[in-house]
Amino acid sequence: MEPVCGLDVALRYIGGKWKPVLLFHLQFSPRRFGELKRLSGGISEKVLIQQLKDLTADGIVLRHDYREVPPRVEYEITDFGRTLARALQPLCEWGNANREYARAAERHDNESR
Amino acid sequence: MEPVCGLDVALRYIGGKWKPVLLFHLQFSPRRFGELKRLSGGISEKVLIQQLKDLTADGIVLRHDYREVPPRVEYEITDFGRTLARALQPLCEWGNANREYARAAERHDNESR
DNA sequence: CAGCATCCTGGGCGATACTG
DNA sequence: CAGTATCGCCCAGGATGCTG
Repeated sequence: MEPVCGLDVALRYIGGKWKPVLLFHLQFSPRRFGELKRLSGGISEKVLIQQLKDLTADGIVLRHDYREVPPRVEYEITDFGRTLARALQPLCEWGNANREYARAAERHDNESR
Repeated sequence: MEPVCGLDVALRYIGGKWKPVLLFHLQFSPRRFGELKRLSGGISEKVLIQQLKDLTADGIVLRHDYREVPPRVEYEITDFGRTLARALQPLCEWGNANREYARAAERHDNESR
């Protein structure tokens, strides 16, 4: 089962449900744990830490533990991660351009049930 | 929980495990059912037809049934679908550019277990 | 060849409670 | 605040067999 296009590779990195969104938020500035939780809207702590670990292990983000009390940890995108975030950009724009269209389709879908 | 970036919208369309890859193949020419199955490498028929239905319902692809016997059905990308495929392009290229890197990381990962 | 009907399983995801 | 520890659901995805 040899690869077809680069998508299979990319999907290994951003496969998780929240990873693309996390990456999006991280590309602007480093974020703290709670900040990411708030920004992502609805992610559980367990899943958040899980996905952040994946991203860290994959060299997409860096974890900075300031060893303070109360705890303060920041997650920062790496240069490598930034290239991935850039590749995600068009998809993000596509979504924005089609947000209303998607809503309309959903409404139509609901009506036809 | 209002939307953050366009990614959430895009993910509703290409959320399925195989959809990005299917879209990739369809962007070049219409494909028959069996052809897609072969090209995608490893997808089951049930899942394939399922994802194709999703894509059809979302206006991403068109289904042409030639009503022949033996059956002949072709799936063709729509103009709308093409815009999505284009938005996927950079991600695809990113994957190609990082294929070897990903392999190396995987090897290193295996060694360290 | 294209596709439906079934049954089944894993693990991704979520909710909650607790700790340093 | 930033996690860890459990528990459990649920369904996307897979395997197999059958039909027009």
